[in-house]
Amino acid sequence: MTDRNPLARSLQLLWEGLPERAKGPKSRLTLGQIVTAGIELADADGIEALSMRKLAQKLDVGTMSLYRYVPSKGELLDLMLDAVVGPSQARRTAAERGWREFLATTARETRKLYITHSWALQANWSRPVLGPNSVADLNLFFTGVKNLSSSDQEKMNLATVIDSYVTGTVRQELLWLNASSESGMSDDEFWTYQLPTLNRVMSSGRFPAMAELSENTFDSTWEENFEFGLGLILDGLEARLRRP
Amino acid sequence: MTDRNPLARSLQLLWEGLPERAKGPKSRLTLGQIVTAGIELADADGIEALSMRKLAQKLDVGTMSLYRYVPSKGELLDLMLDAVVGPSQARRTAAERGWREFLATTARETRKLYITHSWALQANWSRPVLGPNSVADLNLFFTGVKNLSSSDQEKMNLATVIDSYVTGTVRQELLWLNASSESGMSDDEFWTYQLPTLNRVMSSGRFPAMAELSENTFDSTWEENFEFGLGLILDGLEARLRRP
DNA sequence: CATTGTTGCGTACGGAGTACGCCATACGAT
DNA sequence: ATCGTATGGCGTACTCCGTACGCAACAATG
Repeated sequence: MTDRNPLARSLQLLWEGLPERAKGPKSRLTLGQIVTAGIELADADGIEALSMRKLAQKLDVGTMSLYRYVPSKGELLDLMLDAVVGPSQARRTAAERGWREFLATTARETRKLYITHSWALQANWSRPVLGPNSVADLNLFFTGVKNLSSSDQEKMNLATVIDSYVTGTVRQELLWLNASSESGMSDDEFWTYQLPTLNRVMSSGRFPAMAELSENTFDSTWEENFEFGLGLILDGLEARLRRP
Repeated sequence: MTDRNPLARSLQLLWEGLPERAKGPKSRLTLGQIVTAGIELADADGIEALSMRKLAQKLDVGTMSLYRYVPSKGELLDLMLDAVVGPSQARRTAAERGWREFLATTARETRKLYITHSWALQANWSRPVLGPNSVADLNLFFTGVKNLSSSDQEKMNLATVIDSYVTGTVRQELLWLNASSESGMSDDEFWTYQLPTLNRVMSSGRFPAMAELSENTFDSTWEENFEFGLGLILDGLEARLRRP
Protein backbone atom coordinates (compact mmCIF):
# COMPACT_ATOMS: atom_id res chain seq x y z
CA MET A 1 0.00 0.00 0.00
CA THR A 2 3.01 2.26 0.16
CA ASP A 3 3.17 2.50 -3.62
CA ARG A 4 4.94 5.60 -4.71
CA ASN A 5 3.63 5.78 -8.26
CA PRO A 6 1.31 8.49 -9.53
CA LEU A 7 -1.47 6.12 -10.51
CA ALA A 8 -1.72 4.66 -7.03
CA ARG A 9 -3.20 7.85 -5.62
CA SER A 10 -5.60 8.06 -8.52
CA LEU A 11 -6.83 4.50 -8.13
CA GLN A 12 -7.04 4.87 -4.38
CA LEU A 13 -9.32 7.87 -4.74
CA LEU A 14 -11.60 5.93 -7.06
CA TRP A 15 -11.79 2.78 -5.00
CA GLU A 16 -11.33 3.83 -1.41
CA GLY A 17 -11.98 7.55 -1.32
CA LEU A 18 -10.12 9.87 0.99
CA PRO A 19 -8.32 8.31 3.96
CA GLU A 20 -9.73 9.31 7.34
CA ARG A 21 -7.29 11.39 9.31
CA ALA A 22 -7.12 11.40 13.08
CA LYS A 23 -5.47 14.74 13.72
CA GLY A 24 -5.99 18.22 12.41
CA PRO A 25 -9.10 20.35 11.83
CA LYS A 26 -12.35 18.79 10.62
CA SER A 27 -12.93 18.77 6.87
CA ARG A 28 -15.61 21.15 5.67
CA LEU A 29 -16.41 18.93 2.70
CA THR A 30 -16.49 15.32 1.58
CA LEU A 31 -15.24 13.95 -1.69
CA GLY A 32 -18.80 13.03 -2.53
CA GLN A 33 -20.04 16.58 -2.12
CA ILE A 34 -17.39 17.87 -4.50
CA VAL A 35 -18.09 15.21 -7.11
CA THR A 36 -21.84 15.75 -6.89
CA ALA A 37 -21.52 19.52 -7.17
CA GLY A 38 -19.22 19.07 -10.15
CA ILE A 39 -21.75 16.84 -11.87
CA GLU A 40 -24.54 19.32 -11.20
CA LEU A 41 -22.52 22.16 -12.64
CA ALA A 42 -21.50 20.21 -15.72
CA ASP A 43 -25.02 18.89 -16.29
CA ALA A 44 -26.47 22.37 -16.09
CA ASP A 45 -23.98 24.52 -17.96
CA GLY A 46 -21.74 22.14 -19.86
CA ILE A 47 -18.21 21.00 -19.31
CA GLU A 48 -16.64 24.28 -20.37
CA ALA A 49 -18.48 26.05 -17.55
CA LEU A 50 -16.98 23.77 -14.92
CA SER A 51 -13.98 25.56 -13.46
CA MET A 52 -12.37 25.05 -10.10
CA ARG A 53 -13.27 28.61 -9.12
CA LYS A 54 -16.94 28.24 -9.95
CA LEU A 55 -17.09 24.87 -8.27
CA ALA A 56 -15.54 26.32 -5.12
CA GLN A 57 -18.03 29.18 -5.20
CA LYS A 58 -20.94 26.77 -5.46
CA LEU A 59 -19.60 24.88 -2.46
CA ASP A 60 -18.88 28.12 -0.59
CA VAL A 61 -15.20 27.41 0.01
CA GLY A 62 -11.97 28.91 -1.26
CA THR A 63 -10.79 27.75 -4.63
CA MET A 64 -7.62 26.14 -3.39
CA SER A 65 -9.43 24.23 -0.68
CA LEU A 66 -10.63 21.81 -3.33
CA TYR A 67 -7.05 20.70 -3.86
CA ARG A 68 -7.00 19.23 -0.36
CA TYR A 69 -9.48 16.66 -1.67
CA VAL A 70 -8.62 16.24 -5.34
CA PRO A 71 -5.09 16.36 -6.75
CA SER A 72 -6.14 17.99 -10.03
CA LYS A 73 -9.10 18.82 -12.19
CA GLY A 74 -8.38 15.79 -14.32
CA GLU A 75 -8.80 13.47 -11.38
CA LEU A 76 -12.02 15.22 -10.47
CA LEU A 77 -13.38 14.51 -13.93
CA ASP A 78 -12.39 10.86 -13.53
CA LEU A 79 -14.31 10.69 -10.29
CA MET A 80 -17.32 12.42 -11.82
CA LEU A 81 -17.27 9.97 -14.69
CA ASP A 82 -17.18 6.88 -12.56
CA ALA A 83 -19.89 8.32 -10.32
CA VAL A 84 -22.20 8.64 -13.29
CA VAL A 85 -21.78 5.25 -14.91
CA GLY A 86 -22.65 1.90 -13.39
CA PRO A 87 -25.32 -0.75 -13.78
CA SER A 88 -28.89 0.51 -13.88
CA GLN A 89 -31.84 -1.50 -12.63
CA ALA A 90 -33.19 -1.89 -16.14
CA ARG A 91 -29.97 -3.52 -17.26
CA ARG A 92 -29.83 -5.81 -14.26
CA THR A 93 -33.28 -7.21 -14.94
CA ALA A 94 -32.58 -7.42 -18.65
CA ALA A 95 -29.55 -9.59 -17.88
CA GLU A 96 -31.87 -12.54 -17.35
CA ARG A 97 -33.90 -12.24 -20.53
CA GLY A 98 -31.39 -13.54 -23.04
CA TRP A 99 -28.42 -11.88 -24.62
CA ARG A 100 -30.24 -9.98 -27.36
CA GLU A 101 -32.61 -8.27 -24.97
CA PHE A 102 -29.73 -7.57 -22.62
CA LEU A 103 -27.45 -6.08 -25.27
CA ALA A 104 -30.22 -3.87 -26.66
CA THR A 105 -31.12 -2.63 -23.18
CA THR A 106 -27.49 -1.97 -22.38
CA ALA A 107 -27.06 0.07 -25.54
CA ARG A 108 -30.23 2.10 -24.96
CA GLU A 109 -29.47 2.77 -21.31
CA THR A 110 -25.92 3.82 -22.07
CA ARG A 111 -27.19 6.15 -24.75
CA LYS A 112 -29.60 7.76 -22.30
CA LEU A 113 -26.82 8.17 -19.80
CA TYR A 114 -24.49 9.97 -22.16
CA ILE A 115 -27.25 12.23 -23.39
CA THR A 116 -28.20 13.17 -19.83
CA HIS A 117 -24.58 13.83 -18.90
CA SER A 118 -23.39 15.17 -22.19
CA TRP A 119 -20.09 16.31 -20.65
CA ALA A 120 -19.05 12.72 -19.94
CA LEU A 121 -17.80 12.01 -23.44
CA GLN A 122 -15.95 15.29 -23.78
CA ALA A 123 -14.36 15.06 -20.37
CA ASN A 124 -12.76 11.71 -20.89
CA TRP A 125 -10.02 12.01 -23.48
CA SER A 126 -6.89 11.31 -21.52
CA ARG A 127 -7.24 7.92 -19.90
CA PRO A 128 -9.77 5.15 -19.39
CA VAL A 129 -11.26 5.33 -15.93
CA LEU A 130 -11.11 2.01 -14.15
CA GLY A 131 -13.31 2.85 -11.21
CA PRO A 132 -15.67 0.63 -9.25
CA ASN A 133 -18.71 1.54 -11.31
CA SER A 134 -16.98 0.99 -14.63
CA VAL A 135 -15.80 -2.41 -13.50
CA ALA A 136 -19.26 -3.24 -12.17
CA ASP A 137 -20.55 -2.33 -15.60
CA LEU A 138 -18.22 -4.77 -17.29
CA ASN A 139 -19.04 -7.41 -14.72
CA LEU A 140 -22.73 -7.05 -15.47
CA PHE A 141 -21.97 -7.28 -19.16
CA PHE A 142 -20.31 -10.66 -18.81
CA THR A 143 -23.19 -11.82 -16.67
CA GLY A 144 -25.67 -10.77 -19.33
CA VAL A 145 -23.91 -12.62 -22.15
CA LYS A 146 -23.23 -15.77 -20.16
CA ASN A 147 -25.45 -17.84 -22.45
CA LEU A 148 -23.86 -16.53 -25.61
CA SER A 149 -21.83 -19.24 -27.31
CA SER A 150 -18.73 -17.17 -27.92
CA SER A 151 -15.27 -17.11 -26.43
CA ASP A 152 -14.55 -14.64 -23.65
CA GLN A 153 -12.31 -12.80 -26.04
CA GLU A 154 -15.09 -12.41 -28.56
CA LYS A 155 -17.45 -11.28 -25.81
CA MET A 156 -15.00 -8.60 -24.80
CA ASN A 157 -14.79 -7.48 -28.39
CA LEU A 158 -18.55 -7.30 -28.42
CA ALA A 159 -18.56 -5.11 -25.32
CA THR A 160 -16.16 -2.70 -26.97
CA VAL A 161 -18.09 -2.68 -30.22
CA ILE A 162 -21.37 -1.81 -28.56
CA ASP A 163 -19.81 0.84 -26.38
CA SER A 164 -18.06 2.33 -29.39
CA TYR A 165 -21.27 2.39 -31.39
CA VAL A 166 -23.19 4.06 -28.59
CA THR A 167 -20.60 6.71 -27.85
CA GLY A 168 -20.19 7.35 -31.56
CA THR A 169 -23.88 7.92 -32.15
CA VAL A 170 -24.27 10.08 -29.06
CA ARG A 171 -21.32 12.18 -30.14
CA GLN A 172 -23.00 12.80 -33.51
CA GLU A 173 -26.25 13.65 -31.85
CA LEU A 174 -24.68 16.07 -29.38
CA LEU A 175 -22.73 17.69 -32.16
CA TRP A 176 -25.90 18.76 -33.92
CA LEU A 177 -27.63 19.57 -30.68
CA ASN A 178 -24.86 21.90 -29.58
CA ALA A 179 -24.67 23.52 -32.98
CA SER A 180 -27.85 25.49 -32.50
CA SER A 181 -27.63 26.05 -28.77
CA GLU A 182 -24.07 27.36 -28.74
CA SER A 183 -24.65 29.77 -31.56
CA GLY A 184 -27.63 31.06 -29.61
CA MET A 185 -30.25 30.25 -32.19
CA SER A 186 -33.05 27.75 -32.46
CA ASP A 187 -32.73 24.62 -34.53
CA ASP A 188 -34.92 26.17 -37.22
CA GLU A 189 -33.00 29.42 -37.37
CA PHE A 190 -29.80 27.44 -37.62
CA TRP A 191 -31.02 25.65 -40.71
CA THR A 192 -32.61 28.70 -42.23
CA TYR A 193 -29.20 30.30 -42.21
CA GLN A 194 -27.38 27.33 -43.69
CA LEU A 195 -29.84 26.14 -46.30
CA PRO A 196 -29.35 28.83 -48.96
CA THR A 197 -25.62 28.16 -49.10
CA LEU A 198 -26.09 24.43 -49.09
CA ASN A 199 -28.76 24.50 -51.76
CA ARG A 200 -26.51 26.53 -54.00
CA VAL A 201 -23.74 24.00 -53.50
CA MET A 202 -26.00 21.03 -54.12
CA SER A 203 -27.22 22.34 -57.43
CA SER A 204 -23.73 23.32 -58.56
CA GLY A 205 -23.09 20.03 -60.33
CA ARG A 206 -20.09 19.23 -58.16
CA PHE A 207 -22.05 16.67 -56.15
CA PRO A 208 -24.28 14.79 -58.58
CA ALA A 209 -25.09 11.91 -56.25
CA MET A 210 -26.40 14.31 -53.64
CA ALA A 211 -28.43 16.38 -56.04
CA GLU A 212 -30.80 13.53 -56.81
CA LEU A 213 -31.55 12.40 -53.27
CA SER A 214 -35.17 12.15 -52.24
CA GLU A 215 -36.76 14.80 -50.06
CA ASN A 216 -36.91 12.75 -46.89
CA THR A 217 -33.28 11.57 -46.97
CA PHE A 218 -32.34 13.54 -43.85
CA ASP A 219 -35.62 13.15 -41.98
CA SER A 220 -34.80 10.32 -39.59
CA THR A 221 -34.75 11.10 -35.91
CA TRP A 222 -31.63 10.34 -33.95
CA GLU A 223 -33.41 7.58 -32.12
CA GLU A 224 -34.55 5.89 -35.32
CA ASN A 225 -31.02 6.11 -36.58
CA PHE A 226 -29.69 4.62 -33.38
CA GLU A 227 -32.12 1.70 -33.47
CA PHE A 228 -31.29 1.02 -37.09
CA GLY A 229 -27.61 0.56 -36.39
CA LEU A 230 -28.22 -1.36 -33.20
CA GLY A 231 -30.43 -3.74 -35.15
CA LEU A 232 -27.71 -4.28 -37.73
CA ILE A 233 -25.14 -5.18 -35.09
CA LEU A 234 -27.44 -7.61 -33.29
CA ASP A 235 -28.65 -9.17 -36.54
CA GLY A 236 -25.06 -9.61 -37.60
CA LEU A 237 -24.28 -11.33 -34.34
CA GLU A 238 -27.25 -13.66 -34.70
CA ALA A 239 -26.26 -14.55 -38.23
CA ARG A 240 -22.75 -15.34 -37.06
CA LEU A 241 -24.04 -17.60 -34.30
CA ARG A 242 -25.99 -19.72 -36.79
CA ARG A 243 -22.88 -20.58 -38.77
CA PRO A 244 -19.53 -20.04 -37.11
CA MET B 1 -24.42 37.32 -50.64
CA THR B 2 -24.87 40.24 -48.29
CA ASP B 3 -26.12 37.95 -45.55
CA ARG B 4 -25.67 39.45 -42.17
CA ASN B 5 -25.82 36.27 -40.14
CA PRO B 6 -22.89 34.83 -38.22
CA LEU B 7 -22.86 31.54 -40.08
CA ALA B 8 -22.46 33.20 -43.45
CA ARG B 9 -18.88 34.26 -42.70
CA SER B 10 -18.12 30.79 -41.45
CA LEU B 11 -19.52 29.05 -44.50
CA GLN B 12 -17.87 31.54 -46.81
CA LEU B 13 -14.47 30.80 -45.31
CA LEU B 14 -15.01 27.10 -45.83
CA TRP B 15 -16.29 27.28 -49.39
CA GLU B 16 -14.69 30.35 -50.89
CA GLY B 17 -11.75 31.22 -48.68
CA LEU B 18 -10.68 34.78 -48.05
CA PRO B 19 -11.89 37.46 -50.46
CA GLU B 20 -9.13 39.16 -52.45
CA ARG B 21 -8.72 42.79 -51.54
CA ALA B 22 -7.57 45.48 -53.94
CA LYS B 23 -6.23 48.07 -51.55
CA GLY B 24 -3.99 47.96 -48.53
CA PRO B 25 -0.72 46.21 -47.79
CA LYS B 26 -0.01 42.72 -49.15
CA SER B 27 -0.92 39.86 -46.85
CA ARG B 28 2.03 38.05 -45.35
CA LEU B 29 0.09 34.79 -45.14
CA THR B 30 -2.60 32.77 -46.85
CA LEU B 31 -5.45 30.95 -45.18
CA GLY B 32 -3.95 27.71 -46.42
CA GLN B 33 -0.63 28.36 -44.71
CA ILE B 34 -2.35 28.95 -41.40
CA VAL B 35 -4.52 25.85 -41.69
CA THR B 36 -1.57 23.68 -42.71
CA ALA B 37 0.61 24.97 -39.89
CA GLY B 38 -2.24 24.36 -37.45
CA ILE B 39 -2.60 20.79 -38.64
CA GLU B 40 1.14 20.19 -38.34
CA LEU B 41 1.18 21.53 -34.81
CA ALA B 42 -1.83 19.50 -33.74
CA ASP B 43 -0.53 16.34 -35.41
CA ALA B 44 2.81 16.68 -33.68
CA ASP B 45 1.93 17.81 -30.18
CA GLY B 46 -1.79 17.23 -29.77
CA ILE B 47 -4.73 19.56 -29.74
CA GLU B 48 -3.95 20.99 -26.32
CA ALA B 49 -0.60 22.23 -27.60
CA LEU B 50 -2.23 24.22 -30.38
CA SER B 51 -2.56 27.80 -29.17
CA MET B 52 -2.83 30.94 -31.22
CA ARG B 53 0.46 32.19 -29.77
CA LYS B 54 2.38 29.05 -30.69
CA LEU B 55 0.81 28.96 -34.12
CA ALA B 56 1.80 32.58 -34.73
CA GLN B 57 5.33 31.82 -33.58
CA LYS B 58 5.58 28.91 -35.98
CA LEU B 59 4.46 31.18 -38.79
CA ASP B 60 6.73 33.99 -37.63
CA VAL B 61 4.01 36.61 -37.28
CA GLY B 62 2.40 38.42 -34.37
CA THR B 63 -0.30 36.56 -32.51
CA MET B 64 -3.07 38.96 -33.37
CA SER B 65 -2.21 38.92 -37.04
CA LEU B 66 -3.89 35.54 -37.29
CA TYR B 67 -7.20 37.19 -36.51
CA ARG B 68 -7.03 39.06 -39.79
CA TYR B 69 -7.51 35.69 -41.48
CA VAL B 70 -9.59 33.69 -39.05
CA PRO B 71 -12.35 35.13 -36.87
CA SER B 72 -11.68 32.79 -33.95
CA LYS B 73 -9.88 29.65 -32.94
CA GLY B 74 -13.09 27.69 -33.33
CA GLU B 75 -13.34 28.62 -36.99
CA LEU B 76 -9.73 27.65 -37.47
CA LEU B 77 -10.45 24.20 -36.10
CA ASP B 78 -13.39 23.91 -38.49
CA LEU B 79 -11.11 24.74 -41.40
CA MET B 80 -8.48 22.29 -40.19
CA LEU B 81 -11.10 19.60 -39.92
CA ASP B 82 -12.49 20.04 -43.38
CA ALA B 83 -8.95 20.20 -44.78
CA VAL B 84 -8.20 16.79 -43.35
CA VAL B 85 -11.28 14.85 -44.44
CA GLY B 86 -12.36 14.18 -47.98
CA PRO B 87 -12.48 11.23 -50.40
CA SER B 88 -9.28 9.21 -50.66
CA GLN B 89 -8.22 7.43 -53.82
CA ALA B 90 -8.74 4.05 -52.19
CA ARG B 91 -12.35 4.88 -51.48
CA ARG B 92 -12.96 6.21 -54.97
CA THR B 93 -11.80 2.98 -56.59
CA ALA B 94 -13.66 0.90 -54.01
CA ALA B 95 -16.87 2.70 -55.00
CA GLU B 96 -17.08 0.52 -58.08
CA ARG B 97 -16.58 -2.84 -56.45
CA GLY B 98 -19.96 -3.27 -54.81
CA TRP B 99 -21.39 -1.83 -51.66
CA ARG B 100 -19.82 -4.22 -49.19
CA GLU B 101 -16.30 -3.62 -50.41
CA PHE B 102 -17.00 0.10 -50.54
CA LEU B 103 -18.40 0.34 -47.02
CA ALA B 104 -15.56 -1.68 -45.55
CA THR B 105 -12.97 0.45 -47.31
CA THR B 106 -14.71 3.63 -46.20
CA ALA B 107 -14.70 2.49 -42.59
CA ARG B 108 -11.04 1.46 -42.68
CA GLU B 109 -9.88 4.63 -44.39
CA THR B 110 -11.82 6.83 -42.00
CA ARG B 111 -10.33 4.98 -39.08
CA LYS B 112 -6.82 5.56 -40.42
CA LEU B 113 -7.58 9.23 -40.90
CA TYR B 114 -8.75 9.78 -37.34
CA ILE B 115 -5.81 7.88 -35.93
CA THR B 116 -3.36 9.95 -37.96
CA HIS B 117 -5.05 13.20 -36.93
CA SER B 118 -6.06 12.25 -33.45
CA TRP B 119 -7.01 15.83 -32.62
CA ALA B 120 -9.84 15.81 -35.17
CA LEU B 121 -12.32 14.07 -32.92
CA GLN B 122 -11.52 16.17 -29.89
CA ALA B 123 -11.60 19.43 -31.80
CA ASN B 124 -15.06 19.00 -33.18
CA TRP B 125 -17.55 19.18 -30.32
CA SER B 126 -19.43 22.35 -31.06
CA ARG B 127 -20.92 22.04 -34.52
CA PRO B 128 -20.86 19.77 -37.55
CA VAL B 129 -18.60 21.17 -40.23
CA LEU B 130 -20.31 21.35 -43.58
CA GLY B 131 -17.31 22.15 -45.70
CA PRO B 132 -16.54 21.13 -49.29
CA ASN B 133 -14.59 18.05 -48.32
CA SER B 134 -17.22 16.80 -45.88
CA VAL B 135 -19.88 17.19 -48.53
CA ALA B 136 -17.68 15.50 -51.12
CA ASP B 137 -17.34 12.65 -48.63
CA LEU B 138 -21.08 12.25 -48.39
CA ASN B 139 -21.43 12.54 -52.15
CA LEU B 140 -18.97 9.69 -52.63
CA PHE B 141 -20.85 7.66 -50.09
CA PHE B 142 -24.10 7.85 -52.01
CA THR B 143 -22.22 6.99 -55.18
CA GLY B 144 -20.74 3.92 -53.54
CA VAL B 145 -24.07 2.57 -52.30
CA LYS B 146 -25.96 3.28 -55.51
CA ASN B 147 -26.60 -0.42 -56.10
CA LEU B 148 -27.85 -1.04 -52.60
CA SER B 149 -31.57 -1.73 -52.62
CA SER B 150 -32.49 0.60 -49.78
CA SER B 151 -34.29 3.91 -49.60
CA ASP B 152 -32.22 7.08 -49.55
CA GLN B 153 -33.31 7.59 -45.98
CA GLU B 154 -32.00 4.19 -44.98
CA LYS B 155 -28.75 4.85 -46.83
CA MET B 156 -28.31 8.05 -44.89
CA ASN B 157 -28.89 6.17 -41.67
CA LEU B 158 -26.25 3.72 -42.80
CA ALA B 159 -23.76 6.52 -43.39
CA THR B 160 -24.33 7.82 -39.89
CA VAL B 161 -24.11 4.37 -38.34
CA ILE B 162 -20.78 3.60 -39.95
CA ASP B 163 -19.34 7.00 -39.12
CA SER B 164 -20.53 6.63 -35.54
CA TYR B 165 -19.00 3.19 -35.24
CA VAL B 166 -15.67 4.36 -36.62
CA THR B 167 -15.42 7.47 -34.47
CA GLY B 168 -16.50 5.46 -31.45
CA THR B 169 -13.84 2.81 -31.90
CA VAL B 170 -11.12 5.35 -32.62
CA ARG B 171 -12.09 7.29 -29.51
CA GLN B 172 -11.65 4.13 -27.43
CA GLU B 173 -8.36 3.37 -29.03
CA LEU B 174 -6.97 6.86 -28.54
CA LEU B 175 -8.15 6.84 -24.96
CA TRP B 176 -5.89 3.92 -24.13
CA LEU B 177 -3.12 5.20 -26.33
CA ASN B 178 -3.05 8.57 -24.58
CA ALA B 179 -3.23 6.97 -21.17
CA SER B 180 0.36 5.83 -21.23
CA SER B 181 1.83 8.66 -23.27
CA GLU B 182 0.32 11.48 -21.24
CA SER B 183 1.41 10.03 -17.95
CA GLY B 184 4.90 9.79 -19.39
CA MET B 185 5.27 6.05 -19.10
CA SER B 186 5.40 3.18 -21.52
CA ASP B 187 2.42 0.95 -22.11
CA ASP B 188 4.03 -1.77 -20.04
CA GLU B 189 4.85 0.48 -17.12
CA PHE B 190 1.31 1.77 -17.20
CA TRP B 191 -0.09 -1.69 -16.76
CA THR B 192 2.50 -2.75 -14.24
CA TYR B 193 1.27 0.03 -12.03
CA GLN B 194 -2.42 -0.72 -12.42
CA LEU B 195 -2.43 -4.50 -12.32
CA PRO B 196 -1.86 -5.04 -8.59
CA THR B 197 -4.84 -2.90 -7.69
CA LEU B 198 -7.02 -4.46 -10.35
CA ASN B 199 -6.05 -7.99 -9.42
CA ARG B 200 -6.96 -7.32 -5.82
CA VAL B 201 -10.32 -6.01 -6.92
CA MET B 202 -11.00 -8.92 -9.25
CA SER B 203 -10.41 -11.50 -6.57
CA SER B 204 -12.45 -9.61 -4.01
CA GLY B 205 -15.66 -11.47 -4.82
CA ARG B 206 -17.46 -8.29 -5.79
CA PHE B 207 -17.20 -9.10 -9.49
CA PRO B 208 -17.76 -12.84 -9.86
CA ALA B 209 -18.36 -12.76 -13.61
CA MET B 210 -15.01 -11.08 -14.19
CA ALA B 211 -13.08 -13.35 -11.87
CA GLU B 212 -13.62 -16.37 -14.05
CA LEU B 213 -12.69 -14.90 -17.41
CA SER B 214 -10.10 -16.68 -19.47
CA GLU B 215 -6.55 -15.39 -19.67
CA ASN B 216 -6.75 -14.04 -23.20
CA THR B 217 -9.99 -12.10 -22.74
CA PHE B 218 -8.31 -8.72 -23.17
CA ASP B 219 -5.75 -9.79 -25.75
CA SER B 220 -7.37 -8.59 -28.97
CA THR B 221 -5.65 -5.82 -30.88
CA TRP B 222 -7.61 -2.71 -31.66
CA GLU B 223 -7.63 -3.59 -35.31
CA GLU B 224 -9.06 -7.06 -34.69
CA ASN B 225 -11.69 -5.49 -32.52
CA PHE B 226 -12.53 -2.98 -35.20
CA GLU B 227 -12.85 -5.62 -37.92
CA PHE B 228 -15.05 -7.73 -35.68
CA GLY B 229 -17.62 -4.96 -35.23
CA LEU B 230 -17.41 -3.90 -38.85
CA GLY B 231 -18.14 -7.47 -39.89
CA LEU B 232 -21.17 -7.58 -37.62
CA ILE B 233 -22.63 -4.42 -39.13
CA LEU B 234 -22.09 -5.54 -42.71
CA ASP B 235 -23.38 -9.05 -42.00
CA GLY B 236 -26.44 -7.52 -40.40
CA LEU B 237 -27.02 -5.40 -43.46
CA GLU B 238 -26.69 -8.41 -45.76
CA ALA B 239 -29.13 -10.42 -43.69
CA ARG B 240 -31.62 -7.57 -43.82
CA LEU B 241 -31.33 -7.35 -47.61
CA ARG B 242 -32.25 -11.02 -48.00
CA ARG B 243 -35.56 -10.59 -46.20
CA PRO B 244 -36.89 -7.08 -45.83
C1' DC C 1 -0.40 64.20 -53.29
C1' DA C 2 -4.32 63.17 -50.28
C1' DT C 3 -7.63 59.83 -49.17
C1' DT C 4 -9.09 55.54 -47.66
C1' DG C 5 -9.56 50.84 -46.84
C1' DT C 6 -6.27 47.04 -45.07
C1' DT C 7 -2.81 44.63 -42.70
C1' DG C 8 0.47 43.80 -38.88
C1' DC C 9 0.63 43.59 -34.22
C1' DG C 10 1.71 45.60 -29.22
C1' DT C 11 -0.84 46.07 -25.25
C1' DA C 12 -4.06 44.65 -22.11
C1' DC C 13 -8.07 42.22 -19.94
C1' DG C 14 -10.44 38.43 -17.90
C1' DG C 15 -10.40 33.71 -16.92
C1' DA C 16 -8.24 29.30 -16.52
C1' DG C 17 -5.27 25.60 -13.50
C1' DT C 18 -2.52 25.31 -9.68
C1' DA C 19 2.29 25.92 -6.69
C1' DC C 20 3.42 27.80 -2.43
C1' DG C 21 3.24 29.16 2.22
C1' DC C 22 0.92 31.08 6.22
C1' DC C 23 -2.48 30.49 9.79
C1' DA C 24 -6.07 28.22 12.43
C1' DT C 25 -7.39 23.92 14.14
C1' DA C 26 -7.83 19.73 17.02
C1' DC C 27 -6.03 15.23 18.32
C1' DG C 28 -2.33 12.52 21.14
C1' DA C 29 1.07 12.56 24.32
C1' DT C 30 2.63 14.39 28.46
C1' DA D 1 -4.33 21.39 31.28
C1' DT D 2 -0.67 21.99 28.08
C1' DC D 3 2.06 21.46 24.23
C1' DG D 4 3.64 19.53 19.80
C1' DT D 5 2.41 18.46 15.38
C1' DA D 6 -0.11 16.92 11.49
C1' DT D 7 -3.79 18.68 8.86
C1' DG D 8 -7.39 21.72 6.53
C1' DG D 9 -8.61 26.40 4.66
C1' DC D 10 -7.27 29.53 1.46
C1' DG D 11 -4.95 34.30 -0.09
C1' DT D 12 -1.56 35.41 -3.27
C1' DA D 13 0.58 34.94 -7.38
C1' DC D 14 2.45 32.75 -11.63
C1' DT D 15 1.82 31.10 -16.23
C1' DC D 16 -0.94 30.35 -20.11
C1' DC D 17 -4.98 30.96 -22.74
C1' DG D 18 -8.34 33.54 -26.30
C1' DT D 19 -9.09 37.83 -28.04
C1' DA D 20 -10.91 43.23 -27.97
C1' DC D 21 -8.95 47.45 -29.15
C1' DG D 22 -6.37 50.90 -31.33
C1' DC D 23 -2.43 52.70 -33.66
C1' DA D 24 0.97 52.80 -37.35
C1' DA D 25 2.71 51.20 -41.83
C1' DC D 26 1.11 50.38 -46.30
C1' DA D 27 -0.83 50.46 -51.17
C1' DA D 28 -4.27 51.43 -54.59
C1' DT D 29 -7.61 55.12 -55.97
C1' DG D 30 -9.24 59.93 -56.65
